[in-house]
Amino acid sequence: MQSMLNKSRASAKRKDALSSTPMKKSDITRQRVLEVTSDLFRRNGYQATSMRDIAAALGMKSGSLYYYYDSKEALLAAILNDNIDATLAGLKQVVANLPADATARQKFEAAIAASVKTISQAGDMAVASAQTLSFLQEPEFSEQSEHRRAYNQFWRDIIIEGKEKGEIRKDLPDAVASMAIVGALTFVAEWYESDRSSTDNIGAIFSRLFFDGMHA
Amino acid sequence: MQSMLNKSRASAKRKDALSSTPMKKSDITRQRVLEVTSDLFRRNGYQATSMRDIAAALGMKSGSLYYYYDSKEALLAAILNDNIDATLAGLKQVVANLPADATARQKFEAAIAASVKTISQAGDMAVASAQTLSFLQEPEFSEQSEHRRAYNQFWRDIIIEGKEKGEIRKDLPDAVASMAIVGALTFVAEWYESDRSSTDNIGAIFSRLFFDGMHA
DNA sequence: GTCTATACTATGATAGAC
DNA sequence: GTCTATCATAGTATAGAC
Repeated sequence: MQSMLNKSRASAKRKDALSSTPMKKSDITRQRVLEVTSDLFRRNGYQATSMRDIAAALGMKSGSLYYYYDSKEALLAAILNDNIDATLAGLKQVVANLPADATARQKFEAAIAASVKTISQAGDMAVASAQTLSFLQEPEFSEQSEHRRAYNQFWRDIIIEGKEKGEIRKDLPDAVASMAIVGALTFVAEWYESDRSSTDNIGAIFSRLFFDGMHA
Repeated sequence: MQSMLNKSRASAKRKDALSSTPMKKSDITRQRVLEVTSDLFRRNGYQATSMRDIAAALGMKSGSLYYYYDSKEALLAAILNDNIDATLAGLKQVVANLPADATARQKFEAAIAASVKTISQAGDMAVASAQTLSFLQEPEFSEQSEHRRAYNQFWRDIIIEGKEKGEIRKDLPDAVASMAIVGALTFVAEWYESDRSSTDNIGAIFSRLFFDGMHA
């Protein structure tokens, strides 16, 4: 479920100056390539999906894919990065739509709820962990790190703001705490089953857990 | 860092009745295969490591590997499962070594500390997320699920015990909370850098975060 | 029971014609 | 932009040596 604000330029053949000419034909196709590939990866897995499979689903030949992306790995990186960016943009919007006098806790709860929903819906790979297995190699690895960093920073900023407002204890290291949150959220994609518990429930449980803790 | 109690039989060619004859030569070699492969995967990544690379590092030919493991994927699954098992065994031991009258919180703290240490040391793939990308296919997928389940259950049991002792709020859904914890722990492998913060620190921060929350 | 030699097939990728 | 070769290499199967 790619967001509508998904620009899909990440990891494209060349990093062009950000959208000077709006939409060439190749950009349209590149977008299609990404959508179809994302769908195949999600359904059949990265490994089980061959470049020929992707090309066939697009009605083209495997060689043509390389006009749009340098490699299969670049294709994966683009999908991952786009998902991160789209998720982050969605979160920012949700928080921005809150009343101006919203507490840090309210922002946190809204962001968690939106995050859980996005990640579980469509099994979004959002901040997916393609790292542990050294799945991505250079240069895709470094590029992905940038996108992750921005995503992590979002959570860190909420914590920092909460500290400033006196809602969050000042001795909590925001760098570590934000990683715990991101980790817990990322992992949702791996265990969530649509029938078990609603995403709203999970979001509420997470919010309460991180804010109030487990203690009785 | 494979634990010493690592049996390394997971995903072997056949599920033999658990260790009737203790150590045949092939078992020794199988163990070596796993260690060398684990090292290569960790250093160069799963994809960048070919079966021929593995065989060469072992001083054998690629075809010979198939005497021990059915596929490259089975090799990965065995490593992943072994790591989960070893991590879990270590955690259980740490908790078992606590005084009999230890509180649930103390158990939790000890387990978190041990977990962070294991996961960060040697970039252990412990409960690694090879799932998001549908990396593992059947039958390895189902097999891995079993090992994960056992690991998750460990955390869930601690929470349940805490509830019974009145240390943890009863309205906390243990299934979801344990997933949050496992997710946060798993994710440590992806951001931990040995120079930044000591594992002890991270463990303490995590324990406090999950028990007391972020609130001021 | 343990390993090698060898070959088969599919894959990711490239170069050049259209 | 897209296709048509074409290539090198990958994972894997197997027959048979020791």
